[in-house]
Amino acid sequence: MANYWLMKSEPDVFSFADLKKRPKKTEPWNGVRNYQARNFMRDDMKQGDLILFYHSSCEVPGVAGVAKVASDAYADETQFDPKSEYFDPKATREVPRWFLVDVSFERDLKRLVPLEELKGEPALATMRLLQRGNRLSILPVAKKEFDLIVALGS
DNA sequence: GCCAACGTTGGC
DNA sequence: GCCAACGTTGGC
Repeated sequence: MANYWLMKSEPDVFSFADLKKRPKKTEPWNGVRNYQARNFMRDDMKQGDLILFYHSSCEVPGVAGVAKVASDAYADETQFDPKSEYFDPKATREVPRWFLVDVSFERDLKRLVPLEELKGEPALATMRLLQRGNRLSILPVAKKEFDLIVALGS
């Protein structure tokens, strides 16, 4: 049973276009330092799960494209690197604290689907992304929600 | 740049 | 184990 996800990224840091430009169109989703988001990657994601790639903290926040889970979960290397902004002194190689999956390009949308537009869709009113106070950078998405958003952008 | 929401930290 | 202080997220 495939799952569907939404993953947020600041396009100034790493955009959907950046993912597509990667040689293998794949990127390790490093830097997640929130336990709930980590647990989704470590425990619930399966290779092939589809992802709404969401642009946050930018001029027009919204869903920029479709990606997919391209690996099983493994330890995030940046937690071991003292020079990384994501370094975690409490993590060890024996007992890593942070995990990630690889994310790869799946397909383009014809246009970005803005947050503003998602808010106007009655069928999406219960989406976790749209609940007040939501800050999680990785969220599960219902298949119905996923299909509707992709249809809006297609 | 502001601020609401909320997760994390650390003193007790 | 409580909870105040603090830091971060992310829309506006």
